[in-house]
Amino acid sequence: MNTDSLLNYISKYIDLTEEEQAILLSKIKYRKYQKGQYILQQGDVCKISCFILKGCAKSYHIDKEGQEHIINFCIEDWWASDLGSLISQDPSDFNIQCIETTEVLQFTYNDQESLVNEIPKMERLFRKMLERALVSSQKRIVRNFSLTAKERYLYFKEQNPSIDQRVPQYMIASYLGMTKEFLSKIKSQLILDQ
Amino acid sequence: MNTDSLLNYISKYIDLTEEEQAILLSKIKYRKYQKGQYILQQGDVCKISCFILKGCAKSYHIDKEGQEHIINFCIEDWWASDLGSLISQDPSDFNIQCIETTEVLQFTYNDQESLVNEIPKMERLFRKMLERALVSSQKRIVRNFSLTAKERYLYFKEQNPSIDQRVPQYMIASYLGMTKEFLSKIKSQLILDQ
DNA sequence: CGAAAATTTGACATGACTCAACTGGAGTGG
DNA sequence: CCACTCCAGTTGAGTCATGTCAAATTTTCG
Repeated sequence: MNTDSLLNYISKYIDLTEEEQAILLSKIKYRKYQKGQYILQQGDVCKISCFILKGCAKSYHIDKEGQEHIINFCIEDWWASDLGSLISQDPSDFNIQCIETTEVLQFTYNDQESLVNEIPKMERLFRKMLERALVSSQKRIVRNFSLTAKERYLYFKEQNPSIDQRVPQYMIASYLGMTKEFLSKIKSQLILDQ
Repeated sequence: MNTDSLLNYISKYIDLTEEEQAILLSKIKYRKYQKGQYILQQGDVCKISCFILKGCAKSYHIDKEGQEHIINFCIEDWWASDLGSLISQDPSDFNIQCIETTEVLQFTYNDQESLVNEIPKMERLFRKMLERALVSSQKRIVRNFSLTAKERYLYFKEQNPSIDQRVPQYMIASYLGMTKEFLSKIKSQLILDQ
């Protein structure tokens, strides 16, 4: 299994010795999901965190009307997990489904917690990761309130050109909090604007 | 200065020895803000984290139209800070303004970082705090997409009855992403419903 | 008491949604 | 290689939730 991209990712935050790397890798399991498979289903308790080596998944919530709301796209060098369920061990409100064939490295929650005990430095890694995730989540809330649907799409496209290309349009609409029809109208509008 | 509530708050996450508590407290400064004063202003770099002993502040962003968007209300036992600016040391996009006379305990960012070096356990505290904050931020995004304005208000009121009473209605409207006029209409509607 | 701030109310405007029909590819199988 | 289906995307008509603006009312507080 190819662990380089995980080690490389981690090295941006903290330095691990050879032995520490070995401990880390001993707790990790490689897994390949086919397109359409679920990493997590709403109602199940989340037991693992997945580092994406290759592929793409969507994490989303289904509301009482049956409407799907995408929280995040998880691509290479990101983590797929439901943190809420992971830390509380309550049933999850989210699904995580692969929208491409996806290869991941996964830890269980227990292994992750014992990892931070064996290598306290890891605590810092997770703290730094969480800091960034929280900042971007807060900024997204502000954008959702202060921008129109069109502005939100333009911002998304600018920030995530690769995801915009890679993912079906109706999922992007869901991520941005609008209907697929409306996003389609925005796009045809944008073509006229040029 | 009264540090009990901070120590009590921390003890929910980690256990500190007497010496560790002393180190922590040595880095802390008490400060009292009058109603209307700013803890942080948009454009300034955020240098401190404030633990609220007493009072209430709002953190908010002002968009290009001059519209105010409230990210959070910070009350007793919460933290007021702009994490994004704090970790990047870039100018902040947010204001934090006291809406009551507010007493806080504050650390500088440097003291906070040296604290985690002296007391590695503190890393865990911050990790756990961030985990919870991220989970609730993500859930808020989903609610904003899947609930109507009325449902969002009812949820808010149920979860935060004390804030609902304590804070002017137009600020709650801003926090919930609707206009003050519309929230007013929702409330009169709710009275008729009974 | 008086002024400023917050809230309410109503008429009207609009951004975004719903629904339904249509288009156009990408398989799939005969 | 054509016909068929399936899925994503497009388009248009009508509707609805929420916003805008402006005036009236109530509350707060010096």
